[in-house]
Amino acid sequence: MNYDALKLKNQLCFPLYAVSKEVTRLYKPFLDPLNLTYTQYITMMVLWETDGLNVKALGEKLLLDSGTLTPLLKKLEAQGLITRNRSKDNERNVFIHLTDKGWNLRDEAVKVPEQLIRCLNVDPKDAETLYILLNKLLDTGICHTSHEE
Amino acid sequence: MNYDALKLKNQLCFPLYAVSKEVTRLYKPFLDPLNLTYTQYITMMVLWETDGLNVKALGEKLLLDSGTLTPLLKKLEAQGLITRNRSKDNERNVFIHLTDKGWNLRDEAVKVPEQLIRCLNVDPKDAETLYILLNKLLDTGICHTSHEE
DNA sequence: CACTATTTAATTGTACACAATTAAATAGTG
DNA sequence: CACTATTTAATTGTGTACAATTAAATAGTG
Repeated sequence: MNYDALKLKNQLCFPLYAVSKEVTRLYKPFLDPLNLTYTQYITMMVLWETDGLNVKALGEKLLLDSGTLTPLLKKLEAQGLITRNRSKDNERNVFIHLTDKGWNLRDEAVKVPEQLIRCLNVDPKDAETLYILLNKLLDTGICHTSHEE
Repeated sequence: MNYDALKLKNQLCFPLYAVSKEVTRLYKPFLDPLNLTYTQYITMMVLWETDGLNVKALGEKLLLDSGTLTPLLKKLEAQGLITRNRSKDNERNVFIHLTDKGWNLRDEAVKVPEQLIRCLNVDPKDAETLYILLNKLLDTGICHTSHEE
């Protein structure tokens, strides 16, 4: 039998997985001074853009579920960056709001993307192509249900 | 101040992170019958290609360290797919060898890549471009030390 | 209105992922 | 050879990820 399909070099998914991990690691020295992990950082990014989301809406934007978000949000709350309040209108919803400290952190965080780009040795044209292809995959390429026929 | 650099939509790294996670999730239904997680699967792939590596060499191919690999390899050993033997030549090295059961699993695993491609709705040309760009990043784009100047 | 179905967040359990440390073995050096 | 430095795997501790379940609240329906 021909096992070439199983060679690591022939996989698309392995470099995807590996690059993603390595890039996340690259963020660490820039995020450590902000006391944020990468996942906490992108969570704050969503809130800086749209404050006052509930856990479900946050999860839809980040593609994370409550099993990941609940403990993460508790840590951000413990740091005094956000508040978590169960809605009185509908007690199923927990709404997340930035505190003053959370808003202020934005001025530090705004430097991070450029710091990272400088660290990531990538041709701008390649970055643009990657951006387009990855978002195309996110929008239409990843079917959650095709195996359940 | 202009905070556009902090918008999730303007990030390259977020879709990278999100696509990687989603694709790993896509593998699950195809790997469950083999009793493998995604990380265990790519570890077996390396061994099917090059049996008898030590933990360090495995880690270099997979970009994983012993903190991840040691418990993972113990699970593969517990399943009877591999053996872990400390070398007598140099007792620092632990060499990993496939068992018969480990080799036999290859015939099941060989179906997985095609199953996944069918599930992943991606234009072959796009896949090719992604493959090239991601490997280019892996080879030259990710500097571990540039922030320590 | 009673009852079922759905929604939402939290919890539980398993499995990475990685930094930092540890411990043992080996290599290198004067 | 003695001693230090390096190498290798394992361990420890923290933080995701996610499937599956739970529990409470709310929506939908006859």
